Amino acid sequence: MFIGEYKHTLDSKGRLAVPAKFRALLTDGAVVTKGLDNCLFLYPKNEWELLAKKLAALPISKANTRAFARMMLAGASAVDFDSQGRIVLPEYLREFGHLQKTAVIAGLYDRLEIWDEALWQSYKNETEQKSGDIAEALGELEI
Amino acid sequence: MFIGEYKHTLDSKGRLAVPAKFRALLTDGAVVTKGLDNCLFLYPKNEWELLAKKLAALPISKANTRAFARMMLAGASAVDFDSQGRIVLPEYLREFGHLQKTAVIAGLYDRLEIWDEALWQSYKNETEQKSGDIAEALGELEI
DNA sequence: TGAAAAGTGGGGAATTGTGGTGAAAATAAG
DNA sequence: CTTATTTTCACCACAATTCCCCACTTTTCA
Repeated sequence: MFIGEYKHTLDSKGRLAVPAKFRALLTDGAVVTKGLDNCLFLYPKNEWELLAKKLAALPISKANTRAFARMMLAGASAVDFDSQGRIVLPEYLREFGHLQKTAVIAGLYDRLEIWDEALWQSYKNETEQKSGDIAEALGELEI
Repeated sequence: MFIGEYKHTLDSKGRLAVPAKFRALLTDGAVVTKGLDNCLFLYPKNEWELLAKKLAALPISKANTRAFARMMLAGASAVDFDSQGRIVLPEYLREFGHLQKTAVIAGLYDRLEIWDEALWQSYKNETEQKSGDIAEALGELEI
C-alpha cells in the first residue's frame, strides 16, 4: 500500500520520478486522472479499470452523467515508466494540477496523489488549522 | 480502452490524425457518427455493430428515440486510415461538429469523441464549474 | 566510508503529426 | 462517347514531439 510523502522535481519535459518504493505496486501499469482539490490521482491500472467500467456504464442519455464520464475518462491518461522510473504527465494534467517545478507525491493507501508543492503546503496549513473541526465531522463516520 | 485528451489539427481536406495510441484498437475499421452535445462519436467497427443493433431495436413508437436512432444511424460513416494514421471526416459531419482548424479527440472508454476545440473548452469550463459536485457524484458511484 | 540505489538532466534516434503533390477515379460537360 | 474538370486517394517530405539511452549527482544503507 502507498504511504508517505515525497518531494520530487518535474523536469522541462514534464517527467516526474515516482518514488522507488511505489514502483513495485505499479508494474502492471498506471493511470493518472484529475483528482480533487487541484491534485492528480494516480491509480494502479487494475484499480482504475474498476472505476472506468462504472463510468462507461453510466447512461449516455443524461446530460450530467455524460459530463461526469467525460471529465473522468478524457481527463485520465495511461502512463508508462521509463527505465529510470519516471512517468510523463501530459500537458493538460500539469495545467489542471497547477504543477510547477516541484511536486509532492503522497501515498493514500490505494492511490498516489500528485500536488504542486505550494498548493500542498497551503492545503496542509489550512487543514491542520481546522483539524479540530474536521475531527468532529469524522464523528459522523464513526471513526 | 480509450482514455485521454489530444489536440490535433484538421487540414484543408478534412483529414484528422488519430492519436497513435488509439490506432491499434481500430485496425478492424471504424465508424464516425453524429454524437451528443455537438461532437462526433468514433467507434471501433465491432462496437458500432452492437450499438447499431440496440438503436435499431428502440421502440419505433416514441418520437424522440426514433429521432435519436435516425440521427446516429443515418449520420454514420465508415472511415479508413491512410498510411499516416489519418481519417477523412465527411463534410456533413464536419459541419455537424462545427469543426474548424483545431479538434480535440477525447477517449471515452469504448469510443472516441471529436470536438471542435472551442466547443470543448467551453463545455469543460461549464461542467468543471458544476463538478465541484464531483465529490458527491463520486459518492453516488460508491467510489 | 564506500558501494549501491535513486533522482535529475540532456542528446540523439525513432515515431508521430502536418502539409503538399501527383496519379487515379468520379463526375460533369461538350 | 470523348473530353474536361473536379474530387479522392496514395504517396512523399518535412517538422515537431516523444522516447530511449547514457551520464552525472545525490542519497541511502551496509
